[in-house]
Amino acid sequence: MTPTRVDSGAPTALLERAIRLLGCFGPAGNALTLTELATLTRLPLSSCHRITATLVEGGFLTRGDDRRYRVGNALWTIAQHAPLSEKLRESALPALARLYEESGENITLAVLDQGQALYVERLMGERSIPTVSRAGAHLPLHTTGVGKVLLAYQPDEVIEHYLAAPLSTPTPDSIADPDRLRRDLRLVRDRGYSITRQEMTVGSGSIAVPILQDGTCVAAVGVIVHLARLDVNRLVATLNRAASTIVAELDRA
Amino acid sequence: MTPTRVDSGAPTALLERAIRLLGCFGPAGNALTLTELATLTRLPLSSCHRITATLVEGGFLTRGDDRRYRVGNALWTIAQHAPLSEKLRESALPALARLYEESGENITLAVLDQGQALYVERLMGERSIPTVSRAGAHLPLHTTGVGKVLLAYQPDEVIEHYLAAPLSTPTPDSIADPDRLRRDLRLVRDRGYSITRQEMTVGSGSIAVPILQDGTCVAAVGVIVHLARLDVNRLVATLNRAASTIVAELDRA
DNA sequence: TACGAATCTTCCATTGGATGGAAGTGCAAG
DNA sequence: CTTGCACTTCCATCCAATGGAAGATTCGTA
Repeated sequence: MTPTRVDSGAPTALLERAIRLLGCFGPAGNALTLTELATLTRLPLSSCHRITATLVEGGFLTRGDDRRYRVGNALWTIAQHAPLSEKLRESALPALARLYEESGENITLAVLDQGQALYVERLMGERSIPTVSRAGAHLPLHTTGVGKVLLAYQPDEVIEHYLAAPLSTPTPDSIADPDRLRRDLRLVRDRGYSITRQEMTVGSGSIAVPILQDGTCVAAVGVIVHLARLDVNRLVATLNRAASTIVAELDRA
Repeated sequence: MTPTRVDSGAPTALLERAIRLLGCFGPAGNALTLTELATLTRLPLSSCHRITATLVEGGFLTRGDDRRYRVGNALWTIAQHAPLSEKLRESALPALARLYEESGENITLAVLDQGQALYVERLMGERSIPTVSRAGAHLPLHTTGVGKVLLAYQPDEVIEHYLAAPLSTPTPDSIADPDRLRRDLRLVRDRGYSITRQEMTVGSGSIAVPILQDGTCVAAVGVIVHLARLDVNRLVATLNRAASTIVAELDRA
């Protein structure tokens, strides 16, 4: 009757638990006690204890003198070999650094991940303005410069699927209306860059351009500036130059 | 009889296997097939398959169209919250970028990890010379600028323990004699910086200084240059300025 | 296009490792 | 000293992991 296919969905419960546990380490709390972990994961304390012990032994976690668990160096080291680091970040860093030198502004590099903008890198100096983004952070697609680019270059069904869900409004200027957003995204694709004005943070805006590899948008580079300094033409030109450098570097690898 | 203490060394076999499996992803091969993984881990193919399936499901691995496994974004994201990234790298990046701007040379930031120098960051442009280091890479302590600094500021027993093991010699100029190295390390501590001349790579040398937080050396910053350009005084001054900026930033966090 | 080899996926009976409640330990505050 | 909280250890039960083997795919080669 049923087409079966029993396995595949590996019922490796213990591993799933461990992954869930590691997932607790995030922006909100990177140093957790055993009880905190047990609460967050809804695992029995003793099971939690057993799992963390093994993770510590393997270097995936460390435990400080404060008895709190933190992400360990072994995990970090492995992550450095993720395509995200090894290919994208590595290829883009020099160009991003130059971009930062030239503009002195907040530079961000992001990819699409889990229906959000995943910030792969962020360069930010004293001169630039504070932002919410952080390397490793996930932000909405429709309220960030890089996010709008990433979304705009997706196939229509992905865009529609995104628009179908309710859209958050971090600021009064955030675009939450599907129709307005649809128009905005079309504009982004037509012009080849996105503009954001106080849609994520009041007082600041952003420009972003896609990094296109044979037609598909693999990432987006953006710059976040104080609204008053939002010189679109100049920034787009600078960003485009950086983007093409990055593309060249990516192809070389 | 025995003081017991049975538990603690958590016998979570499955997790240990999974950790071992993830550890296969390194400089030598960041895209592995199932059979390769099974061989490397010496695990039965089916067990390997089950584990990878769960890891993929959890986003710790991804599988490309080439059927090769790669480190996934979820793992990478978690790693961004490691103290190594969130505290050290984050605090140091601006200063490192400036250092790179000023010198145009290869800049490295490393910590002590598992008796080796773990490269936390590396900035390298077109102008600078090629090196073996890479973010996430482990290199010997006695053949690298940052390594010698990290080792020099360790307690004597750690140094002696390091010297007790046989020392590798990547180049003819590598210092493998314990006595010579001991003298060199003392010199490093006295002067506050290390010099390396063709001890890791023929033709290039390096200077490194410690990042000291209330007496202990938490990391080291270094610059790698062509031997001919090894202007010690100037580089040491520049590095020290960067180091104090980083310390200030670390204390602020 | 067809074949065989290599690689990958699924299955399932067995069993040993994971499970979690409970008891034990240690520490800090009242 | 007592109480409470956070953590660690223990152990009998049982179910999830195990891995060999068979089936399915993919790939290279003729």
